[in-house]
Amino acid sequence: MGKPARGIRAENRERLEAAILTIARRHLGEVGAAGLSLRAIARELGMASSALYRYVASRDELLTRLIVESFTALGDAAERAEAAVPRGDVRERFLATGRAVREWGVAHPFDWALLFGSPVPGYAAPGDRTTPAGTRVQFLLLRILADMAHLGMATAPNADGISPAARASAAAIADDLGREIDTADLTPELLLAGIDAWTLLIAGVSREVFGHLGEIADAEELYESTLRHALSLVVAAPAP
Amino acid sequence: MGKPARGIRAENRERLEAAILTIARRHLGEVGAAGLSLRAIARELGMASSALYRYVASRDELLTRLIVESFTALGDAAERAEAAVPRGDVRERFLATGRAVREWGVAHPFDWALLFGSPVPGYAAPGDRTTPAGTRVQFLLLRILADMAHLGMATAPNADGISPAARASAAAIADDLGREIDTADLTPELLLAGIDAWTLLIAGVSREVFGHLGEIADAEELYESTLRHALSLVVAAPAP
DNA sequence: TGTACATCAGTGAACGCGCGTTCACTGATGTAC
DNA sequence: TGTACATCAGTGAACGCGCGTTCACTGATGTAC
Repeated sequence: MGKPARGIRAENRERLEAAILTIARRHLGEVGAAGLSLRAIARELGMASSALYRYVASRDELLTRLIVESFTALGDAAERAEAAVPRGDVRERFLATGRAVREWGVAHPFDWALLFGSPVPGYAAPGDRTTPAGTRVQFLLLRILADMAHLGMATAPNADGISPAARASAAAIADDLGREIDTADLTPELLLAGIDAWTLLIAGVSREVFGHLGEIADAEELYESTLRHALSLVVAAPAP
Repeated sequence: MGKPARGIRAENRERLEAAILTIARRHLGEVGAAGLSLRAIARELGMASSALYRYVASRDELLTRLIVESFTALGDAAERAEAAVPRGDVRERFLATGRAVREWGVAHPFDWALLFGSPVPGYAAPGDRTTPAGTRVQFLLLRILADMAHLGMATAPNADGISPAARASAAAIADDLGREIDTADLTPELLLAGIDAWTLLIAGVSREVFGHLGEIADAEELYESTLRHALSLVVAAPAP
């Protein structure tokens, strides 16, 4: 009969670490990030609040873990959806990514608020821990954009009036984001349009998740329209 | 010699009501909406916390007042900027509105978070008090859009693939928002594009105000680019 | 103009609740010989 | 395999702090006659 591969303690620890994150995530949805409380989590686990400090260094560190976990889940979802589309169908790769982002956000509204909502007062996410996971979707979109450019499909609408400062910002962002990507085909104009496409996607989801939409509209269909508008910022309209 | 027109009490009350809102607004910036505390405000005023209840019904009511005041200030700023542009220059009216929105947001980051950030847990804004002030900028943009349409300038990019559900949502929103506006020229396509233009404006400001931008970019120039992208959603590119 | 009464502003104590974090400690699990 | 010691998990009390809201109350301002 198989003995427990690695002790009862290790098993318990794993179970508890997972339970803490699960409960924390639910509390997040009930009281928001600012109200997240270690004591409340301990209470629900039926243990003394001090015991939590065996698993979590502090309240802020727990928040950081939640953020990283959420960014990872979002990145996974987006990449999975995008990977399922044939490489050649670049428009559809963009749309699939956008749909995956919305689906994740709608399914995890409070995690969404944590990632894209107003900042938690008194808490500053440590960039070195959150940035790698936090930029995965942007990278994904950037790769799609590069492919579009390579195929000659991409056309940013307002190539005309781009100021030198905006151009410089685009270059800086490309430099910062694009180390691992072939950015040869990405003009500053296109990159700026890509940034706003991404901004519009995020906002389209936030608008729904944060309840700024009222109950009038069919949120999913509205987002489909938003997706197309975002796409129109970076790509020429397809032949009808 | 003029006697005080209306008693020392009325004067004090006015002063205090204003002071409470001023202090509350500052606290908002230090601890966020979720941390806003009547006791802290009373402490700063040097009075007993119970005394505040002579001026404010409850913490939530104070939040509501802050929201209405902020929406009003934003609406004022946007309308003032737009009114300064010659009626005929419809593009510039749009751009001026967008710039005013950003300027207000950057100058009042925490009020911005209150209006457009993630919702405050446990607090639901009473729509009957916040909606009238909260929709003024949308109305303004809608009037501009109607003028564009009237002049034949407006062209929504993806008239092609609009689903019946999206079309219905657009109609419902037009019905809801557009009672006081001549919506004759506003097609559903155009209205949907207008919604996303507005969404993009808000998000362009939030992106900066919430610090999602890093320190790489020139935020103002980036927003100029965003403004043009938003405009491109509703209007054909101008002749060069 | 002077007085009696009503209104209002502000007090301070209290109720009942919450939080993060530290610390000395017990008792169980794991490990080396 | 058995024992001695080290590690780890969890306890419970404590520190020092916060909050919203209610209530009976004093003393000042305003008003009617």
